[in-house]
Amino acid sequence: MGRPPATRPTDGELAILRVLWRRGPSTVREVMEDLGRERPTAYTTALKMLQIMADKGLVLRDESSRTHVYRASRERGETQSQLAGDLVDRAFGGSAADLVMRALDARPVSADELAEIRRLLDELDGDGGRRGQG
Amino acid sequence: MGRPPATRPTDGELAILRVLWRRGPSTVREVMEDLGRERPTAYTTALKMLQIMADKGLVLRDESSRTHVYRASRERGETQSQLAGDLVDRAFGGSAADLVMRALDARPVSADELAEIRRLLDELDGDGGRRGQG
DNA sequence: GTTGCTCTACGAAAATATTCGTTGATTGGT
DNA sequence: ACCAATCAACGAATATTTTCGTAGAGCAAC
Repeated sequence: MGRPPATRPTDGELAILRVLWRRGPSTVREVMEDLGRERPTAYTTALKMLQIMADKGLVLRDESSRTHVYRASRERGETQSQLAGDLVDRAFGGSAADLVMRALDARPVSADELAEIRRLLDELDGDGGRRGQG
Repeated sequence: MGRPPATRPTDGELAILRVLWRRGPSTVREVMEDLGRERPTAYTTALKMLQIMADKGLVLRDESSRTHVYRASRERGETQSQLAGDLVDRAFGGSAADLVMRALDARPVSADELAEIRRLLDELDGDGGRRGQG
């Protein structure tokens, strides 16, 4: 089955989600080979993790052919928002602005990206704080 | 002793760091009572975690009086930057800008905070991407 | 149909994180 | 001196996450 994913993905699960986000729907072997670039991983390790993730509802499994095909159950952006919000709560006292500023501080951001962030800030201003596709 | 903290704090460790960040240097009992607001915690649980954290170098221990006093070994902002950068790597393909935009999307940000973020963006622009207190 | 390859399922070992009971030392009150 | 309260240390139980070996089914080539 697949409950709604209540908890945040573990490190290992996130590593697999990264692969699925990059590759799209993939077989166990494909995931395993991709993971192997970072850290050699046994086939059954990748399989087991994908099975667990399917149980948790993090991925969906297409069993229509003998070789099953897995894909992330939620949009990348949705999971990213969850992780960002979660970190805001756990490490930034609930202040998203503090996380934003630390992130800008921690990693280089190109001029183009800065401009894109400004556009988003403008939207949020005009919104008066509303969010979504309004 | 205390090695340089190579790994990111676990959830439990982060919960304790939150307490130390809020309270400043604290005894085991103080930490335990504060943790208890979220989840009842045995005294020895808090003690053990603080001992482990001291071994890892996440906290420093003042043993000058019988009742030891613990404090975070790194500035809050330093740990926050580490966590933000780490999440950028693990979930945002290295793009800090993507994390920023997801964070803004995930949690409400006041107009004052938006203004503050703009000021930081301006600094980064003028900098041509440099960071630090230059 | 037999061989060899690939696949899923399953169980369990290994690694890591969390929890707490027990012990013995120290201290303050009487 | 004695008692009760408090403390750090330690070891171990539990829980969680990660890893992989083994077994048996499906399938293609011969």
